[in-house]
Amino acid sequence: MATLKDVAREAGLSVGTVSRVLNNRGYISEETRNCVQEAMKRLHYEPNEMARALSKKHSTMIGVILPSISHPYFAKVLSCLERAAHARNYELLLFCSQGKSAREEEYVRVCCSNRVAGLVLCSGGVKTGKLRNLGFPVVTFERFLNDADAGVECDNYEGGALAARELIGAGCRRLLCISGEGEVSMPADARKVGFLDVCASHTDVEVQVVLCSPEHLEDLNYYPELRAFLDASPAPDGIFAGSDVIGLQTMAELSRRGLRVPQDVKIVGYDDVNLAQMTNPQLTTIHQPVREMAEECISIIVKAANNESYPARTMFHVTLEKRGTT
Amino acid sequence: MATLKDVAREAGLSVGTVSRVLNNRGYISEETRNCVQEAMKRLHYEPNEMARALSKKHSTMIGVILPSISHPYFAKVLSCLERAAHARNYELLLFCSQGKSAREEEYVRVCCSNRVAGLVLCSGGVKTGKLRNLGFPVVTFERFLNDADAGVECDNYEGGALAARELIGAGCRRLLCISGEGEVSMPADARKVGFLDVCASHTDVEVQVVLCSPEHLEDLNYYPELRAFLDASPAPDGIFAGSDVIGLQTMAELSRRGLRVPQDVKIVGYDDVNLAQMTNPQLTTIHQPVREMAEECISIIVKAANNESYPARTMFHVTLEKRGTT
DNA sequence: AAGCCTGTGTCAATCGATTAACATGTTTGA
DNA sequence: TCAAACATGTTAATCGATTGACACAGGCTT
Repeated sequence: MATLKDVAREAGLSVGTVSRVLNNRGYISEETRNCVQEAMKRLHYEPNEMARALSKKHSTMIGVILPSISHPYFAKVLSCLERAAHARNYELLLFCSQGKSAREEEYVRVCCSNRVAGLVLCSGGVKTGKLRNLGFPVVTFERFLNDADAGVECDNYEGGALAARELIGAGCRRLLCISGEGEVSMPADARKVGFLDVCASHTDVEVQVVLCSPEHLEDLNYYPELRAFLDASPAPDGIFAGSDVIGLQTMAELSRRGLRVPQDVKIVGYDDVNLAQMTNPQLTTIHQPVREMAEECISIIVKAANNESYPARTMFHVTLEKRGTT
Repeated sequence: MATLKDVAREAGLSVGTVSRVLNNRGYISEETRNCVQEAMKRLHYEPNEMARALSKKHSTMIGVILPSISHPYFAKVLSCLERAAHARNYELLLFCSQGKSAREEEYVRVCCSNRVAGLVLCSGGVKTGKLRNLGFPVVTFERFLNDADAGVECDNYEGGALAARELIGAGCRRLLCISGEGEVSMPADARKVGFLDVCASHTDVEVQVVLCSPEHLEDLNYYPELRAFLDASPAPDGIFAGSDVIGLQTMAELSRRGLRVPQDVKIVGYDDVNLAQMTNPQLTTIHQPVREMAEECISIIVKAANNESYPARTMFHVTLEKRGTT
């Protein structure tokens, strides 16, 4: 592997000058710039980012901690983060906590060791006090922690409310809200509360709530809770699912029981992930502007790296994507 | 941030000794080891991995290049890679090529710059010659490149054959094979060939083939090709889909056209991702041992880092997961 | 008593960049 | 024409570890 020194020798220049070209500092003539760049090509020079990171006290990597990767929602989040990061020449260092706070804390330490430029935290339960003075900004995605440096969220309360209005507006009166218990910790809560608040304002509407184990973020199997509920209670005529995954499984289970969607039961999902469009009927769902949220996260970290100020809390709107299940 | 030197001072020892503890080299007494570890705790010391990587000529990061992240198959692959890597104390540096070879090559260079311990390449078209002498091993996932140092695959030919036997055995005679064109470049091809070979051995079986644009790996929308085919031809009675995503969309589209699965048309998917179980009926599919394959990839890179020898080519079996669509 | 093993220290080089201080020219333009 | 501005070089310190050479002391063998 060629080094800066090799390039300097090859180009007949000093390391100082070559470094100037590399970092766009000070005065350089076009001629010299070209000369250096050609020397780099000839030697197949690739700057050693480790050495660079050591000098400047941080790398160009951004840590990302997710509770799960194969869950379609987080896969979408990750995909958007990747795109946003690479557009600004940052790389992603990926961690999956499986929702375990011990793992989260370990990964925060690993990020520390790697002197990341920042950390996007999509996972729930890092203990208070563990996120301060890390030497890089921590941005939470879809949640807010006092302990973090910034939070990027969307209006989950409004999402729940939209879902309730949609179902009630379509004539549903016996509603079910089924979601992961603390699925994404706080956000799911807000969804539920928004949903229930709107329901409460309609005196002729009944609501039941089913909370599913957070473990299902990993195994993605909500059928047990779903079946238990449907076995024990008369079928609702409107269901708000806390995620599209839950929504799809609900559709499948209703179909097995001979219930038709949307004629007998209407469903609203949450997240608007790609599988919401892979069934017949397609799933009506609450859309989060995940791409914009991801870009905001990365943007915040880049701003922090440049010593610019950034918003401590950003909230995006959600919208209802009406499809075939309502 | 505390440094090694700080720890040494705090513990009243020399940097040499502290480094010995950190790297388990030479002679250290239990007493000293504890003393050092306590000093580290007191100072909240986190070793600077950048400095370490600079000294030892490589980091503990493993690069991963995928064509897409939100595609459920690659999300699953990534999830397994993450787990396997962290089990061995490696981190994942993530890149998404979107199937563009220019991006792939750029990301290979970035991996170079970051002196990764190895690279897992799940994406298709790096030009010959670009993968040699990088200073770290390149392992291809689900494909074989002469240029790479190792390949981990599964028997896609057999997968296609299994699908054909399943459909034909269930009585289907007018078959359709619909898959991404070079969906994952070579692998999809082998699937198709395996499928067609078995079909060809049955004189009473007709087969048609629809190839979809590789762009759909990103947008996951195979409906246009699907509709075009179903509009133009009489419906087949058995369909082999090159991925579960295609399989699900096929089911949805058939359902829209009033065709019943599995009564009128039977379907076999590929990949066995979680969404294969989120519909009614659940999708019969070809299962790849993705977890084992991912572990093998990581294992190869770890072996290479320890100067142990490793297999140049590993192939796993696939199995048919019979569910409700056949 | 000689030699080995254990445990620690000192010192200095090295990994491959960045960066500041300072020197030395050559252009320019007001 | 004289001071800026431009262009490059030299030198050396620094980032935070790793590592090898070498020294020195006790404690154990044999």
